[in-house]
Amino acid sequence: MDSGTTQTGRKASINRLDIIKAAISLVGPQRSIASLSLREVARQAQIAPNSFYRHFKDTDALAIAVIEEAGSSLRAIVRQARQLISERKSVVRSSVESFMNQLDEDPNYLPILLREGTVGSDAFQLAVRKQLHFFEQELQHDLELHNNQYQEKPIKNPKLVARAITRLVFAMGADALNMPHEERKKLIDDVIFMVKTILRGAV
Amino acid sequence: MDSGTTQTGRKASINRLDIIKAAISLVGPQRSIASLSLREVARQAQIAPNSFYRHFKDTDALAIAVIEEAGSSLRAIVRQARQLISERKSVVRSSVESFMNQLDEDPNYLPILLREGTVGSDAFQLAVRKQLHFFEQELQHDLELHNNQYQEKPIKNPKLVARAITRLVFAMGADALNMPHEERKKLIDDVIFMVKTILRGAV
DNA sequence: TGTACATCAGTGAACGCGCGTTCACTGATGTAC
DNA sequence: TGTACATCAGTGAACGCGCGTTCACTGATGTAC
Repeated sequence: MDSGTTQTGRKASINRLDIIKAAISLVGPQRSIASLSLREVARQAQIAPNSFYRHFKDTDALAIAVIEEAGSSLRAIVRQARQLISERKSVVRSSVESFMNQLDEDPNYLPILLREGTVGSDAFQLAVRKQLHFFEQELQHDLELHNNQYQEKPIKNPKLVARAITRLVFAMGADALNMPHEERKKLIDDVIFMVKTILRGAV
Repeated sequence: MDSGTTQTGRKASINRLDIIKAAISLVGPQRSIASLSLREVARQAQIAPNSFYRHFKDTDALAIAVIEEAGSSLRAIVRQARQLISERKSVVRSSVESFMNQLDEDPNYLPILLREGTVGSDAFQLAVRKQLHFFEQELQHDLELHNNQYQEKPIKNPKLVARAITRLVFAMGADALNMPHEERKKLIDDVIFMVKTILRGAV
């Protein structure tokens, strides 16, 4: 737990991150973190159930760690999506397309953030809100950069616009995960239309 | 189950709706339907655990019934919200304000619809999607009526606009449920801004 | 280098608990005559 | 109206199961000398 303490004794054969990864691998479109049992996670991580306590105080502590891992991994995906902006496509299209495609790489992160904010303990929900807030801030920052570059058509209230777009894209993204790929193309177009509509209405 | 069959025997002291209501009363911002146990619902409904089977095939059947009840009740709330449009306020403000206030009357309906679509079985998720679709259709219909009245400024793609607004208002509404009332006023203003931004961008 | 020791990650067995589900039963109600 | 009967909503007891958590233990590793 406390990585600041020096320690001797048997070398750890497994660490916190291994257990977090095991938990994430069990979560899916139909399974929430809250529904995972300690024994189930231990089985997946190939440790005895009671070994869990060597790494986490209780199951809540694991859940919060999972949320934080999902949040930071997903933000890395979004950042990468923004950098893949091609010159032949609009910023919005490039971003939405690569976001949706990257979701498949690890399809459990998004459901975790979307869902766990509405299930589970207060500490839980707080952890999720914190992660969502990071997304909104990063997008807000981008919109403000845009305003500095194109001062003649500034986006009003970039904070709320960032929030609306984040919420909307996430909600639609969760739908995408349950869809066959041919339907998803249509969904991507729909999301692009929605985001552009918001941006158009905000200038 | 099948209300078409004639029946004699002991008069039912409790019916399907009683059990559905008991389940809804147990759900909250932190509890999903999926996490309810049969025994817990039976306790709340004041029946023996095995009496449950007189009314539902299994717990999945109950969950779907709960989703449908939540959906239709919530649509009634939204319809009422639309009719409360005062002449001194905008359509959007009137609708959003009364929607948010009505949520308190039965604060469990919205979390049910928002959450259960991402937890639980396929049949489960299908039931939720069906209910969300009803909302989108009703709003789409309103937008099309608007287009007929103000033909000079029609809303483009009312279907997608309805979907975006529905998703966004629901996501923000879920946040509102966990908030003290003074913060909620601010949130209502935020949602109004978001909806108006979408509408402005869609003409 | 060799030895005794402290540390601590990991474990097997056991606990009590709430769960979903099944069984055979009870008894209130409505019906047939 | 009175009586015998069929129906079926509701029940108490019991089942086997997976759960979270605790306990005393093992043994690999690093440290002191």
